[in-house]
Amino acid sequence: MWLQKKHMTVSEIRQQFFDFFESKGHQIVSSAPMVVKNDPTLMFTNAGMNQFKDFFLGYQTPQQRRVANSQKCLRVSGKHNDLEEVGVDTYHHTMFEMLGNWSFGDYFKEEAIGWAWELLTKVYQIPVDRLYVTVFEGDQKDGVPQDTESINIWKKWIAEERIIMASKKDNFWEMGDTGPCGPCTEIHVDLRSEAERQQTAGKTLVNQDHPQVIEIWNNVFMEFNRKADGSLEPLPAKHVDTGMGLERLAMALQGKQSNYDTDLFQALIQSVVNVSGVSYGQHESTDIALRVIADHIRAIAFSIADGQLPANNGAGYVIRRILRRAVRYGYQTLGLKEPFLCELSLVLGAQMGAPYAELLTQKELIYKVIKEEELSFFRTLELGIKRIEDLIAQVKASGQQQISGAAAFELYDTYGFPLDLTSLIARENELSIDEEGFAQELDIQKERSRAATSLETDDWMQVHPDCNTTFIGYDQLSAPVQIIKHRKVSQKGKVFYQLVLDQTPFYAEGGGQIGDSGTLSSSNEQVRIFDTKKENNLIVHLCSELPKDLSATFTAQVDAAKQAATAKNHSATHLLHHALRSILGTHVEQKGSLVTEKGLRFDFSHFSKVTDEELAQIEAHINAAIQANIALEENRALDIEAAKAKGAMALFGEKYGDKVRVIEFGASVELCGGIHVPNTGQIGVVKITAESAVAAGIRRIEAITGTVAMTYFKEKAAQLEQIDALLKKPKDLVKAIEELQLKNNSLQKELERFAKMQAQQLKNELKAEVVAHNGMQVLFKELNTDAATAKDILFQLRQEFDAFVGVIGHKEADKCGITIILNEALASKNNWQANQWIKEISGHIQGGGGGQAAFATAGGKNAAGLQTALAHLKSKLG
RNA sequence: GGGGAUGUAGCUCAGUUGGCUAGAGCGCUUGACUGGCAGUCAAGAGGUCGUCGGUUCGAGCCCGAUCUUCUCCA
Repeated sequence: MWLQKKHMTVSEIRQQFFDFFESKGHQIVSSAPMVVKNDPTLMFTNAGMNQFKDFFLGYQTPQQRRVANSQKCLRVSGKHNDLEEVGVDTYHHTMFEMLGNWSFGDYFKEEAIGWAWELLTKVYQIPVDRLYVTVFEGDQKDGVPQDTESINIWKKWIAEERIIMASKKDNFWEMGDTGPCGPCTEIHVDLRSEAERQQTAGKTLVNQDHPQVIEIWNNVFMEFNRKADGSLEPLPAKHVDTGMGLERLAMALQGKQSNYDTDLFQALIQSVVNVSGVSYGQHESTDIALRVIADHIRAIAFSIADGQLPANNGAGYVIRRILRRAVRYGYQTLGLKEPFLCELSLVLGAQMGAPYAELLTQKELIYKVIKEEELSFFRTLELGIKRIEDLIAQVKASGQQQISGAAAFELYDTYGFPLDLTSLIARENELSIDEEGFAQELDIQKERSRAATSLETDDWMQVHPDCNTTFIGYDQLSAPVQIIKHRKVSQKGKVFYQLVLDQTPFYAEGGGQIGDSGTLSSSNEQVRIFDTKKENNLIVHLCSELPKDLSATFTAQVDAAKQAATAKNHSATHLLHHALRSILGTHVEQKGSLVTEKGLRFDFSHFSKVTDEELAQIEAHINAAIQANIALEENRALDIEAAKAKGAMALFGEKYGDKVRVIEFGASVELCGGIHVPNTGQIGVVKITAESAVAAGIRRIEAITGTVAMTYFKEKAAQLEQIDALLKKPKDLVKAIEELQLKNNSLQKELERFAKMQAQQLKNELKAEVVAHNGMQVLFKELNTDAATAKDILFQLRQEFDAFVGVIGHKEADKCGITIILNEALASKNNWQANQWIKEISGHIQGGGGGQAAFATAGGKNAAGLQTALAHLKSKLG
């Protein structure tokens, strides 16, 4: 390793990167949230450029043409990064930081390469003889030339033999099947010892997956546009997009062999070492566990900070899986049987809270959510252990040596018990597991899920040339529109169509607010738009039928009543958010929201149940704002910084460079793209209908507004009036009902006593009718009563004799039945089966029956048959 | 979004092929023994068997719908 003049911490390395690019005229922007909203194709930010996609695609123009940042990224799937690999080796991560600098149509190869070189060799002082660069060699089939421009620039900085030609696979970057693309140039560093370097030339190891000859920086030069037919055309504006993994860079600069040996990870590992008493570097297995935990806590804490809580589906499920994997390693390998990740989140906060303030502002939430998840997983494990013990006992009892794949899968699938724990416990009991069978079951389950969610989309059919589509719904509810393109989508056998219009008054689902519905009509036809959604930046209208004439001009008409009701709920949501912060405190932050025409649902961070008094205060606060009839102040294109200065409560998902829309109702200031009422008076009234918990530290409030609330009040009032009338308008309604309940209770008890007495009396009367017969005490009787009473009487009578045979034929309304009882001893002595008897005679009453040897019942419809049935039974006694 | 599991007394759970007056342990109430506590013994209270509907003479159990919680997959 080379000697550094001074040791740099990860924080210092990050800061120097910022300082360097700031000195080159870049604006340092903050990281976009790691959790992606409103993009069905992507759950998490997985590269630095994600938040700038629109600039490259030309959908938006940036304010600043040179920016740099450190982006938090999460990768959990993909062929190079499987969750199960993280921690096993020393260089995979789930969450990582990507340093990057960008030029949006500003500087290009010359500057990008020069600065990259300067930063690495002058600022970070990596010796030149450890660096190699790769350049795109060209591709004949694609008709892309060799990147000679980059080669010539590199020659100014680095010896020619250190420039390596690389193929399309490694050095040509594309955003998708179509769109911006271009060659890239990568910088690789050789971290091997002098001795090893003498033996093998570093050049031969570049791009060969050698753990110590690694790529540290990729510079992409976007200069082409890939068209649908596969051909390339030069872009009008050329861009630079670079990415350098901070963890890997730190490893190189700190002279370590592994990312996990850098100061950032070591602090986390050390903290786990302290609680577990296992030291790092002792055993392979415990080292893996320590790395897994150190890696995963970052992914977990950052996700929660971004508002993505562990859950049982979607992105939340990914987080839960990561968290459970960390707990599992702690539990199984390090013997940690108490929550430990929550404590570790505090260590992480201290480490990374400076550049990522959200870790500190959300500290309490992160801690509580993680702790709750850990506890719940421990419960799952505990239940699973009980199950597996039963299972093992069964397997052993049946003399087998293997737990079937199906059984292991059931434990995993239904009870969430991890396979490796199952096999560990099985091994301790000298059993094996049919892992092949397990894998088969898992495949079946995957296939089922895939089949159920498979969404088939046809290609877009272009009607008019592609152009930007404009949203005009803030001002208009209807407009003349044309269809730009459409496609057919089928899901679970249902077919519908997606339409993109040149301009649209339809609001697409987003920001919690549901999408608009309405109609599209031309002079001779009309189709119904049942929903509007956003796909990346396209507003997509859903309809179940296509219009016949696609090229016509249509009138797009939004369903105004539905939208008006939705707008009331949306504005009320803002007032609710503000009221919550005023009354509960500023720790309240939005964690989720759903706004429909029927009502609103708002999830927010808060650590205890909202009391009834607080709810009343909140409701009053909102209704006061409604009565004050505050006018909407809307600002459609404010810089983010200006919006923050106004005190806007930042929600998740906004990106650097966006002009944001700010919605103000007096003191309530929010970034929001939704539809709102022009003044709060239009909301009418707000009624909170429910308060509940959704997760640790997260509460949910549901409410209704406007006509829905009025209808609710009307119904309640009508009910009250009815009750009032029923009780003959008492002075104090509540007291009257309380008294009624009390009275009812005592009457019921009295009734029970009375019924018991009556049964007792009846029993005593019947006791007199018991006759001796062949040494037994026998009663045959017909009664006008129900089956339950007959049963009750017979059970009581039986207690008083030791060779009792009781038969009651009972009838009531249009039903009748027969109940037989015998003393247990009597039945077994004579081998009598009352249930058999009852079957023989149930035909007489047109019914059926059954029971046990000493007690059986039958029911039927024909009371006239009771006599015959009873006579038949008598004959049984000999 | 799809699959599986789950819901029975305050808590943890039993409840066999539909029929043994819905049970156990812990907890609770009362009483007895003990100087007090702990403890032991006795008696007792507590359940619309998640909800709605169906099949059946009869449903905690079977069928359908729906909700809750857990869990796996996407």
